[in-house]
Amino acid sequence: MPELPEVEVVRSGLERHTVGWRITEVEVLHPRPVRRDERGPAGFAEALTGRRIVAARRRGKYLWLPLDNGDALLGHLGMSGQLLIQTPGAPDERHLRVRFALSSVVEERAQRASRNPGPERPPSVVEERAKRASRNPGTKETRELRFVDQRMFGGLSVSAGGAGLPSEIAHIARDPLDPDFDDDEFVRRVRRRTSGIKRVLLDQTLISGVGNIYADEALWRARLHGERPGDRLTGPQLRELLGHAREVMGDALAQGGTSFDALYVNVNGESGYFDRSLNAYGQEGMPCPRCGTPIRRQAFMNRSSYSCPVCQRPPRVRG
DNA sequence: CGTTGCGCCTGTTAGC
DNA sequence: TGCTAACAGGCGCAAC
Repeated sequence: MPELPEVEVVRSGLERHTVGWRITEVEVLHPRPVRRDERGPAGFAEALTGRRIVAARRRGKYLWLPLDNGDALLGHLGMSGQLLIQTPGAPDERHLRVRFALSSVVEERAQRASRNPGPERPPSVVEERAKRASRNPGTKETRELRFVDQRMFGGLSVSAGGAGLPSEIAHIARDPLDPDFDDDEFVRRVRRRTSGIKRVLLDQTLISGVGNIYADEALWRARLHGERPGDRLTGPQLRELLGHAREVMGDALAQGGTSFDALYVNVNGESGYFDRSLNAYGQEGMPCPRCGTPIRRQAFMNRSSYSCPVCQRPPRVRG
């Protein structure tokens, strides 16, 4: 399940492998992933065909690709979504939902590269190929961007005029790793909420990018029970919690951002972080790494919460 | 406006 | 063996 760190890895891969490329064809293989686009599958395809991708941006778990006409291709990976860069002709993935054919003319891309050199790094497979092709001016390269999604909680749509920030996601708050995230504002708003702090952490209008896993991990580190009402927490407690959320997501980002150098950009949510570093999430019955008490699982909004019954004392009922 | 509960999806696994 | 139920959970929305 991709959370913020995984989505950032995908954004970064898209930036590297699709910016500057033109969409020459769009094939919608299943209508559900484009359900948010009012024009339907055909209108979705038409609005994108011929457009050039000019950037790759993210807010919380939403991604968007600004286009050369001011619109944007907006996407969310949901639970199981993947955005893959593929060689044309590669066999269709089992849950392939949308296929974008991309093309790039060699000298156009070389121009861009010289204008914007980017950081030092070893040349990728893609770049090596581009270098070879550049000896034949006018060579057109092709590749595919594929949206693969087993469970189809995710989706894609075209946002009219959404290159800057799509209006569809204007209500999504900044994430805590965003330099413009406003800690004071967050604390003020949380302290007006009577809901449990875990639900507050999952409210994307207050703070984005935090999912069930990182919420449980941040709360464990802060020794707070998820049912503690927001308005019963102090400013310092909330600032500490925010710090833990940053730490836990920053660590995952550092570990997950290993290599998207290959042509095949794949994020399946298993960044490797989960196997090694989880203290609470999914650890039912395992000893709490701090005090040894078995971690317990509780039902929470049709899913699960994991916490230490000793370190994270549940709140008293409001009197 | 804040709060709360739930439906959307499909593949895997546990249990009878 | 074959069936059903539980589970994974981000997000938006309806109802209060």
